[in-house]
Amino acid sequence: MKNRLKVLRAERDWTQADLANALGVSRQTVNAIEKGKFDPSLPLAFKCARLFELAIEEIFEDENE
Amino acid sequence: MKNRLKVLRAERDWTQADLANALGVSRQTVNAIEKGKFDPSLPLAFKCARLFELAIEEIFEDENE
DNA sequence: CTTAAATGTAAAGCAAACGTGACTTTTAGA
DNA sequence: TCTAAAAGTCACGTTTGCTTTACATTTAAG
Repeated sequence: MKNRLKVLRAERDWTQADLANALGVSRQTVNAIEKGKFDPSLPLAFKCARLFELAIEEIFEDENE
Repeated sequence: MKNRLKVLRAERDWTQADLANALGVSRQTVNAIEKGKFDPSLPLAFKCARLFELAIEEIFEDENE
């Protein structure tokens, strides 16, 4: 599962801690998701979508076809 | 997390087992998600979206604002 | 170069997402 | 009504999302 969180963060000049705080998760969780260590839960994906005002599919990309 | 899986299934005359098989999960998992016992993972939500050719937001609805 | 902020990483633990197996209840057709 | 398929549920086990704490590394500004 790839994602554009790092870019979306950069566009807003946000740190991982800033994003984590806005999402209500830990900084390590944001870091792990950005690094592809694991996928976010669906509720967390929805939070990202609302925060960035984008569709989930515009932020996360499933590796499968 | 509400979802329209039961309706989407009914439109296609699919059983829970049919859907489970198409998604690559167990029948109990489909049942539990339909009954709101827990949320699907993001990868599973993507599989649903691809299967029904809909956006994730058109299938699942976050309870939060 | 120094220093602090930002990022990366790791271990231990908990909760939630799934699996399997078995069983009960509901639905629907003959 | 009888029966079989579908749906619902429970117990138990495994995996993964996420937390906390702690520390190492990178980045950037002075």
